[in-house]
Order: sequence, then C-alpha cells, then structure tokens
Amino acid sequence: MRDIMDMLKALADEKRMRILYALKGGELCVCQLIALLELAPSTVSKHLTILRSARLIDSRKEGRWMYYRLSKEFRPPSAGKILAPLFSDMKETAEILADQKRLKRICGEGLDALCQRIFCKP
Amino acid sequence: MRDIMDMLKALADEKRMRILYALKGGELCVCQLIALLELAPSTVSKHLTILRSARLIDSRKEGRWMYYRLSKEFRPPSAGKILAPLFSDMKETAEILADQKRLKRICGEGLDALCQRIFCKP
DNA sequence: AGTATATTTAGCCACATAACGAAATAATGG
DNA sequence: CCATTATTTCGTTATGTGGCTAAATATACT
Repeated sequence: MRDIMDMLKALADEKRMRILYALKGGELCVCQLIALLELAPSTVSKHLTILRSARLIDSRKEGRWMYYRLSKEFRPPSAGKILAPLFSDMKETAEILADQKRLKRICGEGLDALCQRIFCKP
Repeated sequence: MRDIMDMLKALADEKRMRILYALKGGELCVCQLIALLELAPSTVSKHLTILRSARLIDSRKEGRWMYYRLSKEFRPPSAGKILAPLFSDMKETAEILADQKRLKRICGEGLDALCQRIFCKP
C-alpha cells in the first residue's frame, strides 16, 4: 500500500504531472524542465526526487547534464495503465497545450544557450 | 486540468482510497465507513465530501441514513480506467485484506446495532 | 589545480490539509 | 411537539508540502 500511496501522492501535483507529460515525448535535461515550468532549479529538483522515489521516472547522467525519462518498468506494476488514461485526459487542457508549444521552442535551443538564458549570465 | 488534479488529490490519501475500495463491493452507509476506518464521524464526512466533489462517488439518502457508492459516470471520463489498475494493485495489501475482513463483520451487523456501538450509547 | 557551471541539499516560510470536538442540521419515533 | 439519532459544518490544532535563497556537490574547461 505504501508504494501505491507514494505514487498517488507523487501524481497529486500539477507541476509533477506536467513534468511527466513532458517526458512522454522523450528524455529531458533538468534545465529544460526548469525552463518549461519556470520554477527555481531547486524546486524542480525536488519534484524530480519525488517522482523518482515513486519509481515513475529514471535518471541518467551525461557530463554536466542530468537527463530524466519516464520509468519503463513502473513499480507498482500498473503505473503504465494509470498514466495512459491520465495523459489522455490531460492532452487537450490549456496547460498541456501551452507546455507542448513552449517545449518545442526549448528543445530547438541548444542546452548551453538554454542554461545561459536560465541562469542569467553577465 | 483542474478536474484531473481534483481527482488525483482526492486519490492521494490512504483513507480515501480505502473508502473507494470498500465501495467497490457496493454502496455503504456513513456509519459503516466510520466503523471501517475507525475515525471520527466528522473526519469521515469530510473525506466523503472530497471524494464527491471529485466526482468519484455519489450519495443517496434513505431515511436517517446516507449511502455512498462509486460514481458510475466518472468525470473526468477515464476515472474508471484509472481506478481499475489501482484496485488491482491494492487488492493484496495488508490494509485492504484487513478492511475486507472487517467489512464482512460490519455488513453482518444491522445498521441500528452498528450505530449504537459506534456512538457509545449508555 | 583552479574556475565555471549544472544539479542537489539544507534551511526556512507560507499555506494546505487531516485530525478532533462541539455545535448545527435533518430525519425518525414517541 | 419534543427527544433521539445520523450526518454535516465549524473552529482549532498539528503536521505536511511547495516554494524560495543560499550553500554544497559534481563535472567540465583552461
């Protein structure tokens, strides 16, 4: 029961659901998620920690960047079945449509340029 | 998005998930849910309000008693698809097994006897 | 080695929420 | 009508959670 509740609590936040939906399209770097959500880096990192400890996402480190993606083998086992209908409901919402639009811009930019923009270098 | 998040927040509480699972077996009276969860009546009532405003349950009044049941036409539309895999995961957990056992006893008792027991009459 | 940079951790604050008891509401029964 | 009883609403309290800034960590670059 603990595992199930951890998963449900992880899902019960709009920012985290937006992260999951964004990752549906493939792995993303933390800085891309920061740009998408327009939150402080530490806040996004905390959300990612919660999603990871609920086994909803995996991470992979490549050089300076940390990539997150949807976990393949969700535990508890039905998470795939749970996310699919949720994503289907979310698809048409204003928030997700705006995210998809913004995400396209973000992924067009290179990671270096993006990070410079985010962390406001002089 | 608001509807979806209301539903997910309603699901993100163990007591409320136990209520939903109990209702899977058919409608129940508030006092039966109070006996099941062993919480104050006002606490159970609040949980039921949250579940109802998330459209997960319906209610029906019969005489002195208020019956709650799982909502047939969940809104957002995929809730049925969401609950089924969750219930499947929950089925074998210690909490749900204990609930099912206790529920059998509770449903054996008449409502009047149950209410007397709960509200500790002199 | 030392600097720059991406991410995480730690500490803090404001607000949400789950719990309870007490009071209010609604229905039955004498 | 009045008492009893099932449920809800209100007010309070303790804990949880999302957000931030600042400091720590880890990797790349010179």
